[in-house]
Amino acid sequence: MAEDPTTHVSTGQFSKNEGAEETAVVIQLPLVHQVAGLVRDMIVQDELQPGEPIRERIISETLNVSRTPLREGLKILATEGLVELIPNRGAIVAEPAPAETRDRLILLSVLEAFAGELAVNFATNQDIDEITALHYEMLAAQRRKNRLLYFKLNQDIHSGIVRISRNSALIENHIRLNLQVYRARYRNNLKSTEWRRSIREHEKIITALQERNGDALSAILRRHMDPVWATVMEEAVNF
Amino acid sequence: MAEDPTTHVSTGQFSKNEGAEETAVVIQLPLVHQVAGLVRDMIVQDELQPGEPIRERIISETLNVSRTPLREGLKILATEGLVELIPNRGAIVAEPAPAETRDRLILLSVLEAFAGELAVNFATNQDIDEITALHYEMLAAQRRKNRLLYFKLNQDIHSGIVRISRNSALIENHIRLNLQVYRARYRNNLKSTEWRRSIREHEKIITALQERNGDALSAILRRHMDPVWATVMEEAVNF
DNA sequence: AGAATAAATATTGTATACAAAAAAATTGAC
DNA sequence: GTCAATTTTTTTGTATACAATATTTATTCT
Repeated sequence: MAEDPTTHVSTGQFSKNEGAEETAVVIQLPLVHQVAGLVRDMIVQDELQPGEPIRERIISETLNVSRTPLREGLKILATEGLVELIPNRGAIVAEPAPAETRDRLILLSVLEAFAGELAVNFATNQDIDEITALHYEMLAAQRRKNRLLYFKLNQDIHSGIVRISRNSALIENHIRLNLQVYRARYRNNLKSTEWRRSIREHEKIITALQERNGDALSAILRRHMDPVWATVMEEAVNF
Repeated sequence: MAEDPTTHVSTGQFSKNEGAEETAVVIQLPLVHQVAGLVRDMIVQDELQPGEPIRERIISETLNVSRTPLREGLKILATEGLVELIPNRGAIVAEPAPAETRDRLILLSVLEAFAGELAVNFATNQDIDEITALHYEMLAAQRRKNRLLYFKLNQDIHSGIVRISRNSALIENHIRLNLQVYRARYRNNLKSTEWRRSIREHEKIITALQERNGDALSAILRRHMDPVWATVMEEAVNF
């Protein structure tokens, strides 16, 4: 693969548009971050499974880049907690212990609860309308039994509330923690019982937001994730 | 410097002990992490100042390593928020806007407040004794007007309470956020008025911990950092 | 002299080469 | 046939080389 330079993602910063017209897209994002993003997606979407070693030569050739930017990207992913670096053995996809995932989910709840407190103060009417709209889209996805779409809209609602908090540090940390527990939340989403409970709580979340009731919103969000980590811990016992 | 290979930090994983006896120390930590740690210290200790570009050749030669591990280390520090990567212009020491520091300090308070809630449940008597001992050491440092020691013991107390929470995600995120606001907290520590207030609140913190009063401990910690970011924002107005 | 432009210099970004370590495969003994 | 030891191969870790970009200096024109 690496023999043919024309198949490279990007040798320099920009596509020189040599030859075909379809390669006209200007790539602004540094190669390291492109690579990190692609590998991050592979991990989150389970194309690379927990515990699986990330062989540098293979991945770098798949992405048509050299090992250098890949290795730099793996350092980013390791700091994000998605990858684990083992000395002289390279990187493996992180395989957090159930207790680790539980701790992260609990912390995530604390962050979202705090975001809820702030959100009721800072939300514009438009903000609330947008969250409400996402809620209805989510209900639609539920009726159509579209679990993936439901899951993504669910995430959008939570991320949306955090964004309304206007606290940049909170937003950043929420994103990272959310990536770390993405798999656990997705797996939980597959349970129908959980699905119904989730809907009910979301109705309360929307109501609290619309009424700008910070205490109520915070309280619901603080406990909203409990069943998720309860499931994680249950599954852990079975092995 | 780089011309003489014998002066390198470590070419491989281990010191081969070739020649002199004093180089017998086995270096276990991967070079990237050593480098990241050294640069992190430089930043936190203000040897590298905010906004200052990190010239790879200069720093790498200073540390007697090649640019490769340094660059990988900078990716780690960028993900930690201590360094900012600018495309085609390398890395500069992060220079967070005052509002960014404020947001981080607020979030740090939220984390510590939650840590307080957990701590009263999980703390052993030994844990509480250790925090209390640190408190007295801190009082001693205050009487001796040793601001640096005071500051470090203050940090140890807060980190100690977080560690008692036994929540690994909480502990990790607290460490990272704390690094990000380290300078702001240190600068604040130089103000005498703040010093006295801090002492008073710490007495309450210790009492609440000893009495295992989670609500009280949480409430104090939630507001303990407010004057720090108030100072940050005040100073920002003056420019 | 001062601004605009062009050449020179330095710095970062990426790829590759080499060294060290780990993993896999082969060989030999029992 | 299985286990152990040794060789081979593969993989990671680090350094260096080269390319692309940015910065500085020099030069020209007004």
